[in-house]
Amino acid sequence: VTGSLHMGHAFNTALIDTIVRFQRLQGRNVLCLPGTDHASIAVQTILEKQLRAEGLRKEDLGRDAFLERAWAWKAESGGTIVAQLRRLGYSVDWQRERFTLDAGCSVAVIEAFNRLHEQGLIYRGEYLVNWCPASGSAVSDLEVEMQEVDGHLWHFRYPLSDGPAADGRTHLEVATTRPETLLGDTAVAVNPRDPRYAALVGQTLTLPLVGRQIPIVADDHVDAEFGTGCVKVTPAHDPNDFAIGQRHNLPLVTVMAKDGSMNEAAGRFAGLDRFEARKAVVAAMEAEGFLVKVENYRHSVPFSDRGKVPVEPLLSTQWFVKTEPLAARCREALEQADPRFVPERWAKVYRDWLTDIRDWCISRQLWWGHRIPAWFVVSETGGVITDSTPYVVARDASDALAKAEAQFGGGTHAHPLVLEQDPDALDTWFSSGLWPFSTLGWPEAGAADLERWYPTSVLVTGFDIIFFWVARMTMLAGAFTGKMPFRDVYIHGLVRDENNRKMSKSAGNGIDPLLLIDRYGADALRFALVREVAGAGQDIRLDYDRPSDTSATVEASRNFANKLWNVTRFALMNLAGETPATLGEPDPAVLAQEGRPLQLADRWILSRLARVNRETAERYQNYGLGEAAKGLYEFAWNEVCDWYVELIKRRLNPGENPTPAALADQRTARQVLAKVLSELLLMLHPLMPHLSEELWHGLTAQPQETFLALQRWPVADASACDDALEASFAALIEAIRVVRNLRAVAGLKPSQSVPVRFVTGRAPLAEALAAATADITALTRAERVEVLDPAAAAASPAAKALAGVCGDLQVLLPIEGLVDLDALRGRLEKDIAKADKEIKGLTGRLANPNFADKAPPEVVAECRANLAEAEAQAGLARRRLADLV
RNA sequence: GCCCGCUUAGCUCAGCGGUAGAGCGCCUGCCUUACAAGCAGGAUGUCGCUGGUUCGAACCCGGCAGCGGGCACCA
Repeated sequence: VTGSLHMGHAFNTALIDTIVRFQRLQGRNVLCLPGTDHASIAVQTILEKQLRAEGLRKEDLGRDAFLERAWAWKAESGGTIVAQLRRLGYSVDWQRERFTLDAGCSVAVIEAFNRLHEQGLIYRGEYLVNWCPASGSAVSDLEVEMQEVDGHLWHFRYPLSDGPAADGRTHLEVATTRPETLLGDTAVAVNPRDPRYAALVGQTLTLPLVGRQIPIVADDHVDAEFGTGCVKVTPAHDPNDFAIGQRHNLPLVTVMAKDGSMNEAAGRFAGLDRFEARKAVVAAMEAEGFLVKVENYRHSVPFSDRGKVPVEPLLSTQWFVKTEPLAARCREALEQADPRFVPERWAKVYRDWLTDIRDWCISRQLWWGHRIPAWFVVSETGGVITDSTPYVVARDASDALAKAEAQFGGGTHAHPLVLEQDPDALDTWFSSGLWPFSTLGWPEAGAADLERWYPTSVLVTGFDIIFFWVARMTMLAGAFTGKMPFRDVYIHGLVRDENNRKMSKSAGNGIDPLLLIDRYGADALRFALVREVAGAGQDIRLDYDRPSDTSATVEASRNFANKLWNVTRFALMNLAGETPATLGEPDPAVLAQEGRPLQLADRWILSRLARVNRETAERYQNYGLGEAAKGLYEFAWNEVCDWYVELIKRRLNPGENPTPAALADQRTARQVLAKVLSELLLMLHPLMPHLSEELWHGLTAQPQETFLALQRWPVADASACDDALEASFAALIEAIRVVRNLRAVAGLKPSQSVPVRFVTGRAPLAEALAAATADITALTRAERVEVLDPAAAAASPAAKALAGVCGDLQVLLPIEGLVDLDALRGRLEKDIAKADKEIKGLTGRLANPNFADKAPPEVVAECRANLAEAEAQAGLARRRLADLV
């Protein structure tokens, strides 16, 4: 609930909903449970910013009033997001909408915390954590982002306490990017094998400005090659130094407060902000002669993801989840591909993160979130919470009291037992990590939803969230349910802007999905996003023209939607009020019996339909969503609209006083058209739910309360698939193309009709062409169509004709006088060049003895056939060219 | 430093052993009664470079270069 939906959500939603709708069409009862998380730190940051604008701090309001504001924000922001998801057509069960802070999730969080604590998998302790001074809270390692910054490397002299060494040295030189931490130094470390310092290990230095005596220690962490080989050690302010400190039992001196200012331990620098303190320390060091030099230095600094300020490693008492046992279980499951990652390469990323994983700091010094279910027995420590105040972890306050009484006695009238709940909240991801089962009724034993739906089938999410969410879910699910929470994890990429930059609120380069929905429609946006995703797991770039708020990609999908609208309109105009149901299935046997058999075009489109059906179902099923979208786009536009519809127009309009045979055939065409279109709409439904639903209703005249969304995926008719038929139809299409091309080359007006003559020695092709003369006539504006074999053609030569060649098929347009000879010559020369090039390549291959020996026979045969065809084509074209002169 | 991805037509991207495709853009001609948000026709590529494997490589393997990303991080 951090604001509003962005294009990344739209993308994610489109993918999920496509899968959900497809599975529903498969007849499955699909649960897709919607909801939002409370985004603890992000929301609190937003609210505090609002408060600052009003000149207030959250402490001025108090916890309760602040939380009221937070809930108000949640209502507003959550409402916006839900409204946006609805506009996209997200077909989820809105009655089940959940929120990570709702009652059920809260029960789950408390239970989960208690159980992990009981198992020793949650502990409390003082460690160096990532402290975000901006939000005043600890954050996890994942919420820290390294950024390269231009800084300085300051070289300082630390004098030896006991005067000059044997070799006369009076000091060691150390370098640091953070001079202010010098105040907390408790040692200087050198490499144990560094001969330069071996004699000095164990001796003492006097820390400048502070005067503390600090030892010189030998530690492997130090790289003798880097800098002077001496490292100042500040265990309370640096993770590596902390580790060194542990190894050498060094004291921890914290010199900084939680707000990023220097504390009392910083002496004269106390009260200064950390960045001012840096300057002041440098100035003081210089003034006192300890500064050797300053270098410009580019280095990485940890930044808080949310606060956008450098994170401070600070010693702090926090709650942690011991992750290794949880991660081990996940790694083990992954060996059996549980869960299965799609694409598979993300499994490695997931596994690597789960290997050598560090413990998870789950407490946040925030108000908005699940309050930690731990109660401090403050009566034991004078009424306040200190690091040594004992605590109990419990399900609620009375449970806590009972536990505390058992542990500390009931207290007395004079000294009653007083408990106070930990004021801190949990990391949002702790509750998100329980989502797959907390939303299904866990921890209630035998919860019906949990039994029925858990573990889930698939999680669909972006790769940027594998660690934050996916891994947290699998770790917690493993601990509480003994199962991985989903069978598949379908990982998708990010949506990038027109300049290939990640869209983000802070960069201000987001593209508003609602704007594109307003302009092009929700289905167009969905289709465009899914269609771009063919290379699964890859980022997608949404092309976008910012000045006009237009997107060519989405526009293309809108045009496709429009095409579907128009072809359906065409069908409605031509079905004479009949529907797929009243027309009935076009069964070939029955139709033949009735004397109105399927024609070539019908059999072709039904063959294609069956094939596309199978391909598409397989693609949807295997997360090939982009391929499914592209395949349907091509089938609908290039095959159904461009060819099939054009071919049946005459049959649908047999003219005045049609014969009974023509009327019977009209019905056949109507049956096939109705079937193809209604099934196409069904197959498109997961991608374009609104449009397909509307058009399907128009086409089928189904009542309002019947939904396409709830129909079954059409059964693919395997018997309709016919390779030979598809091949000969392809040849027919090619022949028509050649005629059209010749007409264009000759510059014929569309209204001019001319005779068309095909000459071929291949009987099957001749038959197909002869059977389709009516179609060819219509599609090429032919005056008449003849199909001749070479002998017959020789008997009645058509001199000076427009001629084209396609394989061994000659296409002649005998229209002497109308011909643009130069254009025609060009066309033939082009044909010859193309054929020659092919001949050259194929001849070369066949001439290689190894090819004939080692290549599969069918490949060799195909090669020979292609060569023969190319030679025939070249020969025919040359002859035609010669005829022209 | 470790790991991953990408490099194909002007742009955005498919293809992943049999000799290159789509959408958009571009050129030509069309208001042909579903659709000009359309129809028909057309042009466009040493598939990053370089070795190798193979009868054959955009595709497989090695190296290099460039771009992008993740993880870790040296004071």
